[in-house]
Amino acid sequence: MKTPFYVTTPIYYVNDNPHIGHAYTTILADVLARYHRNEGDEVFFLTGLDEHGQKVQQAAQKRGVPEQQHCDELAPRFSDLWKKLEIQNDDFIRTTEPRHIKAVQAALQKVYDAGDVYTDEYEGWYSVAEERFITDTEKDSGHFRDVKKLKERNYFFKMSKYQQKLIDYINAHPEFIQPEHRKNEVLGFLRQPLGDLCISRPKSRMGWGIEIPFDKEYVTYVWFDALINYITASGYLVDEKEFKKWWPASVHLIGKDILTTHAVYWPTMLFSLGLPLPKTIFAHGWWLIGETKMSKSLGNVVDPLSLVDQYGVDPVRYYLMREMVLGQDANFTMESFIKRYNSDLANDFGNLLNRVSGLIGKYFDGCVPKEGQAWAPDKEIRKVADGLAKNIEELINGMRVHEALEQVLVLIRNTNVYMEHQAPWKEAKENLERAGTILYTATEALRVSAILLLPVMPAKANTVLEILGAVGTEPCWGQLKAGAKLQSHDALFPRLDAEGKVITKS
RNA sequence: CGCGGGGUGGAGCAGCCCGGUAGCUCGACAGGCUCAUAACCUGUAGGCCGCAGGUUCAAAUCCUGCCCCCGCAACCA
Repeated sequence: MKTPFYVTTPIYYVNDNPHIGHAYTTILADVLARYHRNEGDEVFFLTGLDEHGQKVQQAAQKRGVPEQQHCDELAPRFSDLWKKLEIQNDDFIRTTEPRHIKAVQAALQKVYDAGDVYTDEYEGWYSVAEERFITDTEKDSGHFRDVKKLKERNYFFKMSKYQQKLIDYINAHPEFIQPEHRKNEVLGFLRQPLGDLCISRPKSRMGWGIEIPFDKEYVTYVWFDALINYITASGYLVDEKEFKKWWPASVHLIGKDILTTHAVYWPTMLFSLGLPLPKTIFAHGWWLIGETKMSKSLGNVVDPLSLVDQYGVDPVRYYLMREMVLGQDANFTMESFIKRYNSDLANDFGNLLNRVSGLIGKYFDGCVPKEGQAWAPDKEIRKVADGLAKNIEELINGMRVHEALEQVLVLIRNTNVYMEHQAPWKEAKENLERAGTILYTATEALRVSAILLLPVMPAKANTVLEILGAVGTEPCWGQLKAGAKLQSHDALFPRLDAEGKVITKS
């Protein structure tokens, strides 16, 4: 059945350097999107950039170029990376686009008309670096540079008005905030009285933003600018039919650091706008680099591009999806990357391909043999392979991507074991038909595995299907055509040595 | 008493919600095979499931207390 599936990543700050964290979230979204497409769902996958704010303004000034030009020049660092990572997003929103500016202004007006906006004068300590007012305790912590006293009139959104409604909603919708411990965290946060949100900045201080429709001396500040992107891109107020189809989003993927903005601010904004809330907000963990946090000051930021350049997209995508237990933090180390690569991809997956294609080449002129009568061990493989797709679907829908991958690997490993036990290379000398059945079974298991790995390793899994002449087949048993000529190929994933260099045959 | 996450064989994790022989991957060791990317297969060793109580016929799993580690300032998924 065709169901619309709308998945989003956060919009990334255009000024940032793309790193492994951005890549992770986006690849995860892409993997979910691809699985759903393969299931026949209609998919809308949105990612994009946040291009307003003081840091952009400052960076542009520093370079002596207009802000928009600055953004235009930086934006490709993200969009190019997505291409390189085989990301198939359906839209790429930039908050400086007219369509977004319109949507934001319309939303602000709506919230204003609903009586949820008021002005107030605020005096307090202001951190220039942080672009926000800080509390006295924060100031005393000494963690903020460029702190000064500032008095300012601003617009506020009555977030507090919706506190109880939000609490009730979260309690009534257990799938709304995931994983569950994040939900508890949010509910804990909501036990304190909620303040109201400051949603404006005077242009005199910060002009690089979207003008507030009811006061042209002000631009809107971050929340109503950034979060609105999720509805802008799905057609809010422009194409009601489209919007109805996609909104509410199926899942907002976020990092755990922006849980509050997505699970508290955003829902109250949507309440005020009279719109339904996204079905799920899923907060994943962080990549730690060798047990410590990734940070620029430590100089341990992992550049996904160089990894991809060295090893190709597919291993990187596979590693990120397999190594992180969704929702928890994970460690990135070259050592574990090389281990995963060698054991899962080279020794298990790639090697199985070599085994079957080598034997079929040797004993069957490179043509897929016929599947004869199935013995018990054959039936065992067949049963697992045939049921795997359903299995994977459930795991993916339950956001258990790493387990889904492990399930496929289990089939691949079992097939290697099966090969060992059935020894088609021996059988070929006595009973060619039996050898054919074994090889058909193993190749068919490989084909099913490759299909189920397509969302994670689009290039390499497709290569396998091309070799088997099975592009476009379904992940159920028996679609491999007997007689099909296998294509010759090189090692799918050449093994790496301890330093991560490709081992070449001498 | 700030909030949250975690503590399971050498490493990384699953299991905990819905109590009932402790499982997976990697690594070590010993064999085997030789179709294959020195890959693959079989077997062995290695754990008082952080500690102490409690509930129970039975607890890694539920309850209570305690200890230890990591986030909660910045860049930032």
